Amino acid sequence: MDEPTPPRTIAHLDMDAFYASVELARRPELKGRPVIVGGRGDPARSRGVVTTCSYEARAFGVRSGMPLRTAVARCPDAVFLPTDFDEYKRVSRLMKRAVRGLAPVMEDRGIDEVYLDLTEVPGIEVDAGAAVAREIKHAVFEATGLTCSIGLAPNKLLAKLASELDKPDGLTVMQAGDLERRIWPLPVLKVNGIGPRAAQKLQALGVNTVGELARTARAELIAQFGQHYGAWLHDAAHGRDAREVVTFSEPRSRSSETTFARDLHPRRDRAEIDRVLRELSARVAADLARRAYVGRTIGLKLRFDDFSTVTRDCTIDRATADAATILDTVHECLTRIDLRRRIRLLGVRVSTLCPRHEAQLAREPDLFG
DNA sequence: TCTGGGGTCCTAGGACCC
DNA sequence: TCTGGGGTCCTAGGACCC
Repeated sequence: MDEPTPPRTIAHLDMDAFYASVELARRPELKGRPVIVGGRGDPARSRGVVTTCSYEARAFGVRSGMPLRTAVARCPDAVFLPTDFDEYKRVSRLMKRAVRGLAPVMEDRGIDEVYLDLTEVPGIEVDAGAAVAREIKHAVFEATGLTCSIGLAPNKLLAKLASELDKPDGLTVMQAGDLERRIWPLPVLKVNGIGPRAAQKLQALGVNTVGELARTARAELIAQFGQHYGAWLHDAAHGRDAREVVTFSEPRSRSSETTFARDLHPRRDRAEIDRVLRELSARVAADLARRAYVGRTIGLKLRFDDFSTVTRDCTIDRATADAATILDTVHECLTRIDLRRRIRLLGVRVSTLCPRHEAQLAREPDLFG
C-alpha cells in the first residue's frame, strides 16, 4: 500500500458557462436570452458543434458537443455567436493571474478550469478553506466580471465532483458523509475519467450510479476492465485519489486540424488538399517556434466522409520545427493511406517534443564526430 | 440534425537488441 | 531443431477531457 499522506485541501475551480459568459460580458443586452457559442458563423449550415451555451439555452435541451444544426432546431430563437478563442484566452489569463495571486500551487486544466492545492495557504485551517475559496471567487469576479464555482475536498477527484454540485456561482465543501450522501447517487458518467464507453459497459453490468460502482467487487471490475482501469474505477467510486496538483508539465504534442465545409475528392481536389496540408504544417511549425520546442514524430490525420479516421506517423532522425520538413514528412505519410473516399478532415501533428535548446545540446557531439 | 479542435494517456503488436 | 525473456522504440487506434 502507499504511504499514508497528510490530509490536503484541494480546490477545483470551474468558470460558469465560460464562453457564453464572456460573450454576455461584452454584450450585456443579451442577458437573460438563450446564447449559444460555437462554429465559425452561419449555424444553420455549419458543420460545427456547440462549445458552450448559457443556462437559458440549456433549458431548451441544448448541450455542449451537440451539432449546431441540432441546436438551431431545438432553440431557433437563440442568439448564435461564433467562437472567439483569442478573447476567451485573454479572459482566461486574467482569471488565472487572479487565482495564482492567492493560491500559487495551481494546475492548469485548460481554458476555464484549474486545480489548487490550498493546504499551505494561510488561514486554510479556520473553516476547511471556505473563506479562502470565497476570496478566490471574489478575486476572479474583480478580474473578469465573471462567476465561477469551486469545490473543496481532500483530493482532485472529489473536488472536481464537488464544484459541479452547486453551479453556477457555487461553493461546495466536501465533508464526512458527503461521499455517500451527495456523490454516490450520481450517474457514473459524472466521474472524471468515466466516459460514454465505460458508462455503457457498466450499465450492461447493472451499474448506473457511483454508489453501485462502489458496491461492485474490485476483482469483478478488474476482470471486466483490466488491472489498471478496473482498480482505478473501484478507488474512484470510494473517493480515493492521490494525484498531486501539478504546476508544470512538458507538452507532448502540438497539432492543427480542419474540417472542410464540403468533403474533398482525393484526386479532383488534390490542389486544395496540398494547400491545406501546407497551411496546417505552417501553423504547427509556427506554434512550435513560438514555444521554442522541436519534435521528431510527424503525424497525419485524415477523416473520411463516413467519419472513419486514420492516422499515419513517421519519426525522423532529427527533431524539427521547420514547416518544409514537416510538410515533406506529412506527404510521405499520405502515400501510405488508401484514398478511396471523400475527405472530411485533415490534421497535422508533431509529437515526441523536447525544448529546442535541449535538442541542440543533444546534437552537439555530432559537430565533432 | 450528423458528429470541432485542442490535447493526454493507454494498449497492443512488431522490430530489434541483449 | 527448438526455444527463452526483458527492455525500448515505433506505429495505429481508441478512450477520455476541456
